[in-house]
Formats: sequence, C-alpha cells, structure tokens
Amino acid sequence: MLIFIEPESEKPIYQQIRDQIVEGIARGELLPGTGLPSIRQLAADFGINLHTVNKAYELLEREGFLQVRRKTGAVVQPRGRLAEDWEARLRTLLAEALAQGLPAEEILMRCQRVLATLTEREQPDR
Amino acid sequence: MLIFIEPESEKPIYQQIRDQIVEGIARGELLPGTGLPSIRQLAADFGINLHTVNKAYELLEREGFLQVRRKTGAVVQPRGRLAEDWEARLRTLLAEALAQGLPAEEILMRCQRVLATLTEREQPDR
DNA sequence: CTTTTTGTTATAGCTATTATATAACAAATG
DNA sequence: CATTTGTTATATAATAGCTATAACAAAAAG
Repeated sequence: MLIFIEPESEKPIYQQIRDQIVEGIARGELLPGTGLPSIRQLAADFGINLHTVNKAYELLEREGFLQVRRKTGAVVQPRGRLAEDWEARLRTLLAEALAQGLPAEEILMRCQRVLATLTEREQPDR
Repeated sequence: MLIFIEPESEKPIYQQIRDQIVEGIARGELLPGTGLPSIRQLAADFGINLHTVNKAYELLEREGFLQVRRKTGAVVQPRGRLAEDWEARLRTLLAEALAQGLPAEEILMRCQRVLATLTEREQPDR
C-alpha cells in the first residue's frame, strides 16, 4: 500500500498518514495482522521526522486500529470500537451539505457512492 | 435558535459556533435573510472575546453561509457552494467506520438516520 | 553474549493556532 | 451628532505541529 504526503497541505502530516492507513484498512488492503513499516523506516521514506510518524502510530493505536510492539512494528488490529464522536462528526458534515442546499437524497447517494469506491474489489475476511 | 458553548471541549470555540450555526441553517431554523446577533452581543452572551465570535462569522462568510454587513449584523445567505474538500472529508469519515468493522449497509442507515433528524419538521422554502 | 534495530522517552527550538485584552477607525442607524 | 457595529491593529499567553538530538530499554539477529 502506498502512502502520499503533501507537506504543503493544511492537514497535518501525522493526520495524513493516519487517514491513509485508516482508508487502507477500510479498503481491505491492510488486513488484520498485516505489519506496517517501522517508525524510522516510514520517516526515512518521507524525509520527515521520526516523531511525526510516531504521533500517527500513537493516534492509530489509541483509536484501536493498530497495535504497536517492539521490533515487530505496528500490526493491524482485528477490530476496534467506533469513536464516540463519530456520529457527531458525521452530523456536522451532513449538516454542511444540507445547509448549502443539497437535497437529502443527493447527499445519501453521495454517501453510497463513496462507500462503493471504498468496498469495491475487496476480499472480505472469511 | 440556541447555541451552547463548551469551553473545555477540544473543539475550538469558534468552530463550535460555526458548526451550530451551520446545523441551524440545515435544520431550517435559520432561513435565508435571518439576522444573527451582533458579534459583540454573542460575545457578551457567552462571556467570550469579541474576536472569537468574529472568527466564526468570518469563516461562515468565507464558506458562503453568511453575509456580514455593518450595523445590520450577519445575515443568512440564500445559497452557497459545497466546499471542495467536502467529499474527501466524507470519505475519511466513512473509511473510519468501515475500518472498524461496520458493514456498509449499517453505515448508510446511520447516514440516513442523521439526515432524518436534521430534516424532520422543517419548513422547506417555497 | 554482542550488535543492531526498534519503540519509548526526554529535551529543546520554532512556527502557527487559539483565545484573550485593548484600542482605534469607519460606516450605518437613529 | 452620538451610538452601535464591523473592521483592523497590536500585544500577550497557552497550546499544537514539526523538527532535531539524544539516550534508554527491549527484542531480534549474528
């Protein structure tokens, strides 16, 4: 799985890494048990500091996506719990679209379409 | 429309104000043309600084939700454009739920339910 | 056991963000 | 004209994001 960093983005680098790994898990490219590159390895690849990658891994561990161990590196977790504020964030995002005049049906179709792009040609665990 | 501020929240105060006004517009409680309290008035009500409210209004104006005029105060805009990164933010949010094991159908139902709570008993403009 | 790699922890410095506090200016209302 | 309002300008303080070193401890490899 490839990760792209945009240093000029307004989104913090550690957040970019976090989001792309989450999406990788969602797409099924990163299955439970999959090992991720070491902190120093990733930092070297991107030409960024060790602590920036560490912060991303730390966050992913707190959120239940990864388990970080010594020497083994980060390993994708079988499952976790949805963040408590997830629905609140969804609410704010959907409200934004409604407030700009998008019909609820149109918004729902967009959700459906995005979900489809995330779940297509992916092997669900059996 | 009532606005609640949580000073201890990790979400910035100006962002809390922004989000709640957006939701007010989405729910139809704030119709186009509706006047909002003045910057100084809101700041006094919340016991916060003038500039914090100003930042929220400034953001809402940039996003096309409000038009801010002298003396008249802020007025809800008829319509705007959806932010370019809206779909990207939706994607990240939905990926988070998928990665935690929620089935796509369940996620879509949650979207539908949230949309329903935002659009219920609201007078669409005619 | 020794060496290497790795996660962890601890500082430190720098920039940007968030929030506050005053102050002053300009435009619109009454 | 006087008041209210948005706007602009500084200044200060706390926090967040990122970088830079350095050192320590645990696990794997030789």
